[in-house]
Amino acid sequence: MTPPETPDEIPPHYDAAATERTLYEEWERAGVFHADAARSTRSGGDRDPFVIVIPPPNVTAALHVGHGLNSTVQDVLVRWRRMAGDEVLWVPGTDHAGIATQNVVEKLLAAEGKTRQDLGREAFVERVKSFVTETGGQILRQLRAIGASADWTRTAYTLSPELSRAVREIFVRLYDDKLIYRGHRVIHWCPRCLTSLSDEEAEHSETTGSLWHIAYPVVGDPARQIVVATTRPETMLGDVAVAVHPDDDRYRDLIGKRLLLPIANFEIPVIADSYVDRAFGTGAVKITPAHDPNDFEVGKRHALPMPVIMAPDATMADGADSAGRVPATLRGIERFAARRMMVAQLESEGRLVKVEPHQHAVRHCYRCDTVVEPRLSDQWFVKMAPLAAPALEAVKDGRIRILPERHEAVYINWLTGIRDWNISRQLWWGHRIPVWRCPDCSHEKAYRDDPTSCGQCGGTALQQDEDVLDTWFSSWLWPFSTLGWPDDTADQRAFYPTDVLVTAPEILFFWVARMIMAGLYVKKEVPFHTVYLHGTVRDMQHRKMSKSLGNGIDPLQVVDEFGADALRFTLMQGMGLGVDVMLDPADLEKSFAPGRNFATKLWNIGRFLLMQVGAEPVRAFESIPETALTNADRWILNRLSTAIAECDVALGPARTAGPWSEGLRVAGMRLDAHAETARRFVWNELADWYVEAAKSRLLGSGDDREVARAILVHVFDQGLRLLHPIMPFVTESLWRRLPTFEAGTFLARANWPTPAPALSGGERFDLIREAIGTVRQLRADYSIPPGQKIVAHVVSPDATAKARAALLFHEAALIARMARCELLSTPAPGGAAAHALLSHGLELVLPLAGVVDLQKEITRLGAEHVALSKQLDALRGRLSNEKFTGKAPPELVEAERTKEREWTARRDQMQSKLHDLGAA
RNA sequence: GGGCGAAUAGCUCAGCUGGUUAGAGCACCUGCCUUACACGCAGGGUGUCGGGGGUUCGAAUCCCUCUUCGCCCA
Repeated sequence: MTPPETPDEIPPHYDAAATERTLYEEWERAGVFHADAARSTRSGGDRDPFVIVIPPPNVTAALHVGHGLNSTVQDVLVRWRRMAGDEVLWVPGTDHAGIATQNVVEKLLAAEGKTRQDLGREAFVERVKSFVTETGGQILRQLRAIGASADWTRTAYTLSPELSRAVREIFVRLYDDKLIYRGHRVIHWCPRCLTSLSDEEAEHSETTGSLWHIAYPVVGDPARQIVVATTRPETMLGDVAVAVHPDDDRYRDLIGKRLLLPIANFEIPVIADSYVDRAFGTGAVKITPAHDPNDFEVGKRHALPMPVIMAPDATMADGADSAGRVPATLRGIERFAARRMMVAQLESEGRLVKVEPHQHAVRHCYRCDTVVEPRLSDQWFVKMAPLAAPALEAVKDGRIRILPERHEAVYINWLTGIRDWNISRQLWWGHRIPVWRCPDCSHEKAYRDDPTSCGQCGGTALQQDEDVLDTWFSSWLWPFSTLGWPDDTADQRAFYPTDVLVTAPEILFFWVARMIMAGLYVKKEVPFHTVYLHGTVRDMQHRKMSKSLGNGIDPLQVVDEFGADALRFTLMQGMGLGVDVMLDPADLEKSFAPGRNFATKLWNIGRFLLMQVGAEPVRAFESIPETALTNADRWILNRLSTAIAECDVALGPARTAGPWSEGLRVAGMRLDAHAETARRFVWNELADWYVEAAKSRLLGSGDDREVARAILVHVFDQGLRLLHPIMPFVTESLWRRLPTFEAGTFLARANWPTPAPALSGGERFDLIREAIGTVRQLRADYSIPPGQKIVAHVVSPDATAKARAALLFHEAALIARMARCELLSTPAPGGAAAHALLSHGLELVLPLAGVVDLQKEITRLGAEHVALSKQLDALRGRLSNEKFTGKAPPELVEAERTKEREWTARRDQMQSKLHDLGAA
């Protein structure tokens, strides 16, 4: 699709909407994002593989700006490596998200007045499936809108048949290795979702509650009682003891005595256990083994009964081992209502000693925010210690680095104290636990394929476990299950291990750490060498963006209004390593102006180029002899090389051979630095200086015009390449309009630039820039109207200065245009004039009769003189200090000496100037 | 309660292993429709680098301490 428009028909503002969709479709059609396993060096190919697996969003999710940030980071890396010549694979996909998705569908059912139980398990699962098929995966389509260059032919889903097989395979392996077991213990239970949760899924939040002090009378000694302090009085019906510290003198004589549990009127013993914190509350703790994990441990140590006193929905009810504990008046009452009733009863019975406000952390369900109820039950667990040890080692020895570095400490801390992982969920949506039990012989076993008869007794009445697996039990296989594991596939050989894992720090434990464990357990190799944890998008009050707060930003709306490139550039520019990105949801215009403005600027540079350079062929950059290059050419080419080198440092290295060395461990991944460097080059160097300098050359003819055209195209082309990973659409659409464009090629597949050796002479253009800047400043200082032409007399006090002055006259036309100032070699006439010193002793004198008055000029120069003198004095002080010259590195001292010479000459010059003007 | 981090311009942040006259974007002020661009151009820094102490020839940078925020874990 060569542009039919002529340059002056290109609109002055980049129209993102008109460009992006068709461009994306073209990329996809041409297979630009497709990875070829055979080309990976691991498969005998000629390209290093570079692989990222997407953190799979929930299948029901809609794109929010957090996904936008996360995906843009990945896309920048992936596009960069693709241009750098790697065989790049970005694996996209979604997560079935057990609890979350089941909740969504249950809500839909509720609107129809139904529950999942009404439908029954099979029908419910079918219902979820069809819901997911119809509405699911929209987020993957939305990712295309922001330019994500994933290989869609490899789209994965955690509940697909292929990935389900991977889940089953690892379950069986772990089961057979005795790393999965069934445990009877207190777990976190969500009474709304009606399922157990892992430790990580039960989130803490600080709450101000109450600490109730309740008196338990001593049986047979009406004068005595023990006061216990509790934050959860409703659980007292499940109390089986009161524990005190064995060395606590207050209670020592009561150990072994019995107490009367109020309300329930049960007798319970006083026991001694050093777990009790004497300083907390009254130093006496009620022990409720079935409803508190610590009490459960105490109960086990003392062989106490463990009565459950709540139904799964957290209404009060007799449960296991609790016959008769819950009075009829409380049965069926919700736990917090029951709490109020019980507190009232205790008060009326005189058992409530006091109530004090109490700050403590209450755990909530990470999916529905319901207060979690600790509950004794049978669950499946993964034994973590054997899996954690190698995962810990991998980070410690540098095979994996975590950025920002400080998160490594968090990771190590967590893995060091890791607890077993509860993987069973009492849900219907998910991978069903592949364990069957034979009712005839009680044989229990995990099967890779559904069994028809018991392997031990041949019975055929096998029953499968009712529970499903934690969603994260499928996610932790993601880096290799998406590549075909457990089969030995070409993809797996070509693309495992992957390279960088990009995600938010919140799921370091949920997901990242477990992937490392699974990768090492199954593949004996780390799943990636770099974990990049990015910040969170927040609003102007630094609040996380969320649906409930209504402070979210819809990335698709941003794409509509400003373009995907504007969204991406703005996000990347604000992406300091691990730093949160602040955006104002109330003012999208302001938030995304930087990206939008820059996209337009780029567009206009392109527009200018196309107008001036035209469509006629340009010389190949390589064919231009160095002698044909002007100072400006040399300068911009050097700036380009610097920019390329800086971008490379900002992004890379992409990988290392072996573990990360100390020096490289924190290197690269500075996406904000990459964005800023590329922006600075294109805008502040190319557009502000080189394009301006090239204008007059383009108006001319002959060889120099051709050189200018070629350099302009080359340099802009290179700039587009540097920016393409961040702003793929506008850069691609400009790139294909360049006269050097070859049909059928894509910027997305063009070579990443490499820096060239510095050309001599580039610094001569700096003198031109200095002269222009100086005149502009004088014009502003003296408020010379822009329309008014002025002249400057160039004064060269010595031979060096004369040589430099020649340079200025050589570029006199450029200076005249950019500074609106004509250069003259004649001595300045007498009278009021503005004076400026340039480097190398050069001097400009601007006779401005009627504008400059002598006194003002003296004041201005005087102020400059004072400032310079001050700095020079400090510098001289340093240089005359023997401690400095003796201890500081010699090259620094030498540099300071050079500076001293320059400053001294400058000050002397300024002084004589002031003297000439008649200053005291 | 334990651990980690941050504090630099009005706002959001760079400033790596100590050595430029402390920077960028946005905002702001002044002047400009200079034939690519007003989503732009030119000029302007508006700062006790959170407070105090220390190490050093030299501290925004290293150490101690205090204050204020934030995050993770129990």
